[in-house]
Amino acid sequence: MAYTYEYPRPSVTVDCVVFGLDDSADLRILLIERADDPFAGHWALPGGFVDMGEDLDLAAKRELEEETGIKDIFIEQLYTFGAPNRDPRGRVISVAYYALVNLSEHPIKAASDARQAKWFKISELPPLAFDHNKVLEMALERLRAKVLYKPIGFELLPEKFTLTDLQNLYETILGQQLNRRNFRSKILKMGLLEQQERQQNVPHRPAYLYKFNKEKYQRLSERLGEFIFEIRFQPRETED
Amino acid sequence: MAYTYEYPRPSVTVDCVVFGLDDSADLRILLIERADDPFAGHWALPGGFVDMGEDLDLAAKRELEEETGIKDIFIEQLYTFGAPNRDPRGRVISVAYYALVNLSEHPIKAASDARQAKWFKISELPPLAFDHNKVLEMALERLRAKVLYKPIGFELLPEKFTLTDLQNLYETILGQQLNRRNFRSKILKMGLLEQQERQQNVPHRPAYLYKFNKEKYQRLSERLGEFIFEIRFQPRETED
DNA sequence: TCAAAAGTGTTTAGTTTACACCCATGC
DNA sequence: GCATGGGTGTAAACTAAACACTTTTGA
Repeated sequence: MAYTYEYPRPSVTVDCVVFGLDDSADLRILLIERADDPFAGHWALPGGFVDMGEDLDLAAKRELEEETGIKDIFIEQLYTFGAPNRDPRGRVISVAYYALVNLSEHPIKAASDARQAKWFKISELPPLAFDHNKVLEMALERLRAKVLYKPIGFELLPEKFTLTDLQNLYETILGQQLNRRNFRSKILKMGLLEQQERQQNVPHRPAYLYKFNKEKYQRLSERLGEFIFEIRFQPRETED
Repeated sequence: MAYTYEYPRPSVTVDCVVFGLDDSADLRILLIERADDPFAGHWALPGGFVDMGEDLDLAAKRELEEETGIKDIFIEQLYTFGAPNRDPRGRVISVAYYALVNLSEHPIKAASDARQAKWFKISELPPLAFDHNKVLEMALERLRAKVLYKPIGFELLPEKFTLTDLQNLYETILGQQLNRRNFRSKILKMGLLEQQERQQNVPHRPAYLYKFNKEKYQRLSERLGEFIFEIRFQPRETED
C-alpha cells in the first residue's frame, strides 16, 4: 500500500539517549548496533520511526523497549533535530529524548531483531551514526545543567542508596570533586531524604541507606516554585 | 504534482511564541488571525509548514517574517508537540519556538497574505487555535525559568535601558515585586552592564542608561560555566 | 516648592566554605 | 589491630535581605 500527498513530507523518528551509572559510578550510554544501511554495523542511539497516530513520547518508549527491553524509566524530550541532510535516506526529522535508568535494575535484553545493545562508557564511545554524536552531546549538557536544580539524579540510583553513592553520582556527572562534609549537609538540610536501615556486609563502618521522598518534593515544588532542590558548589576564588 | 511514500508520513510545522514588552512593561504575545479552516477567524501562533530541505530554525524564522514582518530576533527551540489529534487535518507534528523581541524596535507589518497580526496582553488572551494555549503556557514557563539564570531578558529591551526598566521587566515576568536596592546591587555587581549617558527630558531625576555587555558575558560563561548570570530573590521565610 | 523617580550605606541574619578528628565494621 | 570508608562540629568568610534617607530633575 502506498500513501500519496500533495506536498512532500519528511519522515519523523525518535531517538533516545539513555544514561546509566555502572558499579564504579561511571556514566554510560546505551547504544545499539545498526543492522541495516545507512550506517550498517555502526553504533547508534536506540530509536526509530514514529507511527501515525502514536504520540511522540510513546514512540520513544516503544522504540526503547523494542530495541533494548528497557521500560518504565524516566524519559523526557530533549530537542528536535532537523538539519536537511542529517539522514542520507532523505528528509528525516528526529525528536530526541533522554532517559535515566538504574543500570543494575534494568538489564538489557537481546533486541528482538537481533541487533545488539550495549552500555558504553562516556569516555569510550565509538563514532556514532547520523548526527547522534551531536544529540548525545546535547543530552549530556542537559543532564549536567538539570541535575543542579532538579532531583533527577535519583533516577540513576537504586531506590535505596548511601550518601556516598549520591555524591559519586554528582561528581561523575559534574566532573568535579565535592567536599564530603558540605555535600552531606546540603543534601540532608533539604529534608527530602529519608533515612533507612544500614548497609550490610561491607568491610568498613556500614553507611545508612536513604530514600528520596518524591512526593514531598512534588508538594514543595508546587508550593514554592523552582529551586527547592539545588546542588551547587562554587569553590572560593583564589587570589591571583 | 504528488508525492508517494510506502508508509504514511506526518506533516511537520513550526510555531512561534513571540514575547514582547509594551510601554507599561506588560508582557505581550504576538498572534495572527487565521484566514482559513481549520479555526478560520481564530487567533493562533504564527507558524506554518516546514519546507523540504529547510532547516527547522530557518523555517521558524521564515514563517515569522512572512506572517508578521519580524526578523533578526532572539529565537530558540522550545518543544515539539505531536499528540496524534492536535490538528483536525490529520497528523501534524509541530516544532515550537519561542522568541523575544523589543516591541518598540520591531513594529509589525501587515502580513503578506492579509491575515492580521496583533500583540495581545498575556492577561487578555483570546482562546487559541489547535493546542496553542498549551504551547504558549510552556513558553511562559520556559521564559520564567530561563530568565533566572540566563541574560535573555535584555532581548526584550532596547539597546540602552535604565535599571528601573530592567527591574520592571523582571517583576513582570516573574510576577513578583523586587526590592529596588537589592536588585540594583545584584545586577551591577555582576559587572556585565556598562553605564551610558543619562536619560533626557523626564520629569524627575534622569536615570543612567545601561548597555548589556554580551561579549563579556559570553567570555565569562565559557570560562566559568553556568550561573554567571543569576537573578534570584527569595524572600526570607516568615515564621508561622 | 513640590512631585516623581533615581541613587546609595549599613546592619543583621543566614549560608557556604574549609578544615580535622573520631567511629564502626570485616578481615 | 588495622584498613576502609562513615559520620560530625565549627570558625571564618561571604552573601542576601531588609530598611530609610538624600538627590536631581521638570513642571
